Amino acid sequence: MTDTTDRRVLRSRRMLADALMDLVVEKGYEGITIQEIADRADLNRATFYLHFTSKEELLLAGLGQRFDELVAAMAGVENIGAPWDNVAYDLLLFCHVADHAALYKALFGARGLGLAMHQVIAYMASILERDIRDVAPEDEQDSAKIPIAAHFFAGALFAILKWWLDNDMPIPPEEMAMLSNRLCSYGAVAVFSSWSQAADP
Amino acid sequence: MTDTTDRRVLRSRRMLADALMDLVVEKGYEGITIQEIADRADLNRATFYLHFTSKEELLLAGLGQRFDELVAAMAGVENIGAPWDNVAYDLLLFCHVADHAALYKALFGARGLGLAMHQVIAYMASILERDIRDVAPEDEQDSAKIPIAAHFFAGALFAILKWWLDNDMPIPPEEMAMLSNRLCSYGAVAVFSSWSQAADP
DNA sequence: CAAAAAAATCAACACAATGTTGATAAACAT
DNA sequence: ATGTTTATCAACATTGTGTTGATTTTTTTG
Repeated sequence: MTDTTDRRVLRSRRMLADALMDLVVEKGYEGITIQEIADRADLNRATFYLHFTSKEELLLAGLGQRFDELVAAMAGVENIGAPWDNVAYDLLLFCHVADHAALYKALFGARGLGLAMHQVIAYMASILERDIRDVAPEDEQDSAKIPIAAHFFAGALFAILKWWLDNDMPIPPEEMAMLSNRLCSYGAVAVFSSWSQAADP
Repeated sequence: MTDTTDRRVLRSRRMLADALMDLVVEKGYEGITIQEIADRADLNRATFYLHFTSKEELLLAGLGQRFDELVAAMAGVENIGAPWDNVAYDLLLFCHVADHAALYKALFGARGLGLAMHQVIAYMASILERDIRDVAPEDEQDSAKIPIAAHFFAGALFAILKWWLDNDMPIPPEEMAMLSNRLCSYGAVAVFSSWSQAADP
């Protein structure tokens, strides 16, 4: 492939990713053509194919960057209590989404991309799964409850994020974080209470 | 539009819907062309455009039928306890998905359609929202907690259904229903316990 | 700095799928 | 039986895709 240290390569990729994000906000994901992306990035269409094989690939690259931002922010928060009972994480999540509201709204919309939804849920689930596993006892490491709970909460969070965006964020992120945390933590306690230091309701 | 009582119309639509469902199971949603649908249905491509404007429209029509089946089955179950605490409903849901495993697996897959995910979550949320509203007191009818919780549980259920399918249903539906019910009901109790006859954990 | 290497450009092409048209044949309702 | 509606068919314009080979520009390297 192309040399990922070459200035031209980095520039082209950055321009293409930025162009796609712009266009997604502007007119939704579906209708965007590769010609449009190239035009917006002031690059030739052939250059796009030099770096990516499809719109999807480019989008996932861009999404990955957003995720990294969020993870970096979360890394700065001290984890008190169980992984499923940390309002600070939820708050960061809602604030992050609010910061990129137009982008996520377009991507999560009815005509948005299934790939994006899948990616977000899978990503959140992988983080949750790791965190839950950390506090699970040795003899429960293979329990299917761990991935199931992780996906349960990831899907739940995704759905209320989507609801929040679809309804133009009528509720402040603090309140959303608190509510989602209650919904999550009590459900988790029901299944995992014996595993950790999580406070019983 | 076309006369929806005409035998030919009904036949064409049924053939097209069946053809699409077949193809989805066979090769996933994305790569299917309208020509293929028409060929499989033994109809002319122009006939497709006489009834539907897009693949999506046809798919949603087909999905709607699946949903109706499930709702019909649920109508036969007596609702004991709070709407979010009825294992019978969860069991019917998991059995329904298992019955159409190949179809849902294809539709919920990473390259499946965002529209399908959106539709499923929205549909489940609307049912949950109505049920929760039924037991909510008068002065809480406008609370945002109702739609939020509904979407929370709908998204959560969707995500574990997807996990279950992606992992080839390694756990019997009875167990999945029980686990998802615990996760849901305890979270709900945390938020709605004062509203209904739901048993406290 | 100059030469070699790599990336971006450009026009052109074949290809596949879309959506529509108008004329004709078939099936339907009464 | 007949008038109406639907399905068929071939054809067409349009749009987006993905690739090609020759050329120019930019970067790296010696």
